[in-house]
Amino acid sequence: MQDLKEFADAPSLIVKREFVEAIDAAIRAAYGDSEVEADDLKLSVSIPTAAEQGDISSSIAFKLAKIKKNSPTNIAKAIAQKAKATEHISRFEDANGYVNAFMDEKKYVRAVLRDVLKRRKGYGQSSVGRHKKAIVESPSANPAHPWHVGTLRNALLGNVIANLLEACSYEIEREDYIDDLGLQVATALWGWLHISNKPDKKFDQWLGELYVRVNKEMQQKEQIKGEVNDLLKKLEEVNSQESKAGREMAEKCVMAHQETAFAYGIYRDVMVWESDIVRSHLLSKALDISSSILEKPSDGKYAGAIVVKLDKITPYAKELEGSREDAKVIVRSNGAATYIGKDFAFHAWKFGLIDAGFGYKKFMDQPNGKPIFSTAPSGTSMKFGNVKRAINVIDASQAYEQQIMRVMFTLIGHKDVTENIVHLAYGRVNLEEGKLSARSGNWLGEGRNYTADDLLEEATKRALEIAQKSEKITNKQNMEQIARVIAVSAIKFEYLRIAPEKEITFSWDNALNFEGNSGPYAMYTYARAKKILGRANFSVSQLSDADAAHATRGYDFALVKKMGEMQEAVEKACAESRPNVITDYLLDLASLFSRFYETMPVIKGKEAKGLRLAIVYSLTIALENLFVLLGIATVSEM
RNA sequence: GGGCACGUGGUGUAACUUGGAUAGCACGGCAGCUUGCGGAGCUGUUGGUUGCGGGUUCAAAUCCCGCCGUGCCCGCCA
Repeated sequence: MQDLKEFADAPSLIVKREFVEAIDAAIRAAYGDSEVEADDLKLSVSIPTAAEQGDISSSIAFKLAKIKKNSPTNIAKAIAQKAKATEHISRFEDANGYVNAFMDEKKYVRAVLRDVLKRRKGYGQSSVGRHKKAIVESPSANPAHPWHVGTLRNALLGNVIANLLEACSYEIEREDYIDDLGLQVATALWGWLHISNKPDKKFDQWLGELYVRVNKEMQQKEQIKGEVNDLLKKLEEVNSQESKAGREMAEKCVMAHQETAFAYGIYRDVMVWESDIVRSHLLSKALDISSSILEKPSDGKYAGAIVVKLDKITPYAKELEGSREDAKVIVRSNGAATYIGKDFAFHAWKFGLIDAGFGYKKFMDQPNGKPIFSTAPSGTSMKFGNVKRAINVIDASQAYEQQIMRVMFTLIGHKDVTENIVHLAYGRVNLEEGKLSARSGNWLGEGRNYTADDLLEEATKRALEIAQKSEKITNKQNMEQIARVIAVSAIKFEYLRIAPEKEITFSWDNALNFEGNSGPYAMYTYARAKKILGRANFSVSQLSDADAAHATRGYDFALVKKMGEMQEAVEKACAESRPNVITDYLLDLASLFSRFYETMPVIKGKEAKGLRLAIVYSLTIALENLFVLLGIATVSEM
């Protein structure tokens, strides 16, 4: 863990502060009093894209124009004239009503490179979440079939969000909710009990095909439908034979899921099983703390059930007004909790409002060296939960339920909990031939290969083809391994570069994209950078602060300037739960390096060689840290 | 009946939360660059009335109102 102070001075933030202070002082010097809000001033700052507009800019003159009854052009001129140079800013100009500042590129380059070299693996990290614990729930796949391309989106988003929170100094729990009591498990279990329990391939794939088969047979035979419904009830009786068989089957499936997760570089800390939630009587504790908002109608359509009236909810969630129903069932008349009921109870546990008394056992080891723990019928007590923030990665169709669940906490006096449950609602992944339907199985078996495993296999095959043509790979034994890493980066980028709320139509052409805005492109720039360092026999001890004197306003400065913005990008991506902020930033960095590479020789850089080596070296550190955030391994040859 | 999300060149998208200068990037098309540190690259070019109509503003892809289109949700399913 890094010390708080080390994060307090990201280079781009220092310059922004200097800039704002200089502008503020200039306004005072020109007009006596500033009369402009500090927030307005901060919001007026932007980073221009055109070189002639400077390195940092403010539009504050437009706001002042009204107050001072003068034109923005005149005001900007006055501010630019009065503004005094700072540590990193050498001069101010005005243009079209904007105040533009130009940095002292030598000083700024030195400041950024120093910062990178000092912080290393910590470069780009932030302290905003320090002393706070957060739990990220993802992907909560049904243990009845393999991950499909939609599950994969969830898992990738959840993984990056957790990494981002960690980079912002949050203490993180990566949690996976396993619904082993649902209709999907009951359906698969029917096949497991009546058709076969002898898998002949990867368990989740095998079970998924069985599940699809049972679903098809159910369409024809009412009898099976009835038996599956009976199984569903038996599952709720958590000590029944059926429940034990279901748990055994589901555990095998979840283990197979983890193989997929590991292949994608995704790890977790804890799994919570729905059957253990039922077993722990978490629900009755949740009902106790929420009794003030619950009702148990003795007649009408909700007779015998425990409900929350929607008119209690709507003052806090206007968008739910005008719904067809007037109440939401929390506990059914048969005593079983609904999805919302269980989720409310579970979140009360997450935030430490009630104690579940869960027992945990080690579920399995992970390639990253850390075990996964799991709730279990008999296990030992551990310290999970009790968090300040919960991020739920769940697709957008569940926004209604998530909203009601969140508002319930406000109604029982825990507004802070409501505000800290974040529903990361992502758009669905469609297939080109239409909707992906878990039930009909239009995505697995019989040549329809849309599982997460299929995707990785296909991408690896493609990467291997390209890698085999590469003359740059010296270690031919590693070919397979390199192809796998490239494939993962390609898939991750393709998913993560799209804003979460957008729907995606899965296409092989996009998923196997190895050029342009892609993971392999980013990795390629990294490999080139590493090769330069190798050829130059680079070592950190060669570097000197004095090298910065050779900085120009070319791509060396542009690249370093972008590098200086990394912490801001990480904080933004984390605060907004938008991994695409990171992929965008990474591509900007990679693209600027490519241009630097084309225009500025490093090894033959003469007197600038030291500086350029320092830039290349710092870039590799920045890229490595970004790859870690995305859960991508690096290769030095490809 | 009510609500949520999305709509940006031929295609995939960024910027929208916090309004600001020529709407950024990639794919595709066209034309180039390698006896120079890696061509999975780079340069140039082509192509956009930001779904439509109003409003607010010095300034709108961005904020507000009304439409249109697409998807999703409002279950004692999960």
